[in-house]
Amino acid sequence: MSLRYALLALLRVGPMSGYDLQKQFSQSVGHVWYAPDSQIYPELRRMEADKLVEAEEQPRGERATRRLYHVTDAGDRAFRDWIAAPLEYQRVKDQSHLKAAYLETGTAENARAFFERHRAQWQAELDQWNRELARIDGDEHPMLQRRLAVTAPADRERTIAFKRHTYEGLVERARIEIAWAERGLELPDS
Amino acid sequence: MSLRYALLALLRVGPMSGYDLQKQFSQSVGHVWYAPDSQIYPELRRMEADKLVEAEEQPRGERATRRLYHVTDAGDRAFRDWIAAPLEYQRVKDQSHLKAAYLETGTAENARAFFERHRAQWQAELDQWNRELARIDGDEHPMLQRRLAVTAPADRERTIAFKRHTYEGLVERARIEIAWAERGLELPDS
DNA sequence: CAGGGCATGTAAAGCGTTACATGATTCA
DNA sequence: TGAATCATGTAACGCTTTACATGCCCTG
Repeated sequence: MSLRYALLALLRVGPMSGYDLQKQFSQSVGHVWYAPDSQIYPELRRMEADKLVEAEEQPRGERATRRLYHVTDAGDRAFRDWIAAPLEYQRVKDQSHLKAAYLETGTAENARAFFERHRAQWQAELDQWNRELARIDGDEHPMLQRRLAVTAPADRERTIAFKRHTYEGLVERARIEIAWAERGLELPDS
Repeated sequence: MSLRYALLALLRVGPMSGYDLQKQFSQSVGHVWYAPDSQIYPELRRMEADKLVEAEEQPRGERATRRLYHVTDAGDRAFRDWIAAPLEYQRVKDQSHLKAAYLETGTAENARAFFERHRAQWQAELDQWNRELARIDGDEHPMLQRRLAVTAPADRERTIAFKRHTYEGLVERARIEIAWAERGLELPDS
């Protein structure tokens, strides 16, 4: 159900097509939520049926059309309701920690490979999130700039503060995963 | 697909019924993986069809039966293969960070409630994991004890080390989530 | 006129959650 | 005999992934 709100969050900044939205998922929100195109297009249709968005059909050349989606008032309300609603936490399901708990079943080499991979994986995430933070600080973040443009001046600082805080949290998450992997590599017999 | 391996991990220690397995998910592995009974029973049947486990039917009183599951050689191999296989990491999808990024949409009170809840949630996880760690150290961990009983003496230290390391990672994860929530509460205007 | 990017989807299968449903045994 | 616990499932639904599928437009 979060995909719907991730899409609304993006569309509240300005109208976009399914294709545009999909590309956004490789940047900005894409670092906290992601979906393939095959999920985005049907979800947009469902949101249209639920009157959360409206499509403006634009002809492309002779035959093709492009559907540009706008958030409706109902969509805006739905987003605000989601923001106000308490988040339902579900129990932790963590594949890497599940496997880590049973690593003694395999060889030392196996365990080493596991932790190396874990470190590399989170290092890549860390790099991305740090890059996002640098772009926020350097005023080079395209979606944030568009968002600030439609934000009352008094709220701009607040908007930036929440955005920074989000990425700082992700950066720290990545850091502890890396540290955990490194301690794993130092474990006797791994 | 991880449920299957979580179940195999438990069954490798000794035969259990679906009901027993379900209860284990409120302890031990339950802290890294979880499933409701309605998912466990069908999964056990599928694993039986795939010859990873075998059921021993035990009569209970006059009419009822209890299906006690044993891991087969194929099941043991499947588990070892899973341990040896590199983990497929998927892109981060984090509901709480998704919402956190758009908290400026709501009121300051709303943001405060969000972070309070986040802190409480992770504090509860932290308490559980710390309790698990204490039980490991105090030799009071039932599943671990059963596992050590079927483990070669030379491998026992290693088994404990991986188990401890897993929970230490979870504990640190919880700590940074709490710290992040607390910094969120100190954000201007939240 | 070819290649890269723009643009939109369908289909099938798997995984997971929630709700529903039932009944037996054991102990107080 | 009533409550707690043991014990096992089905059904419906929704979300997500993966694979498949198509075709136009623009630039060099």
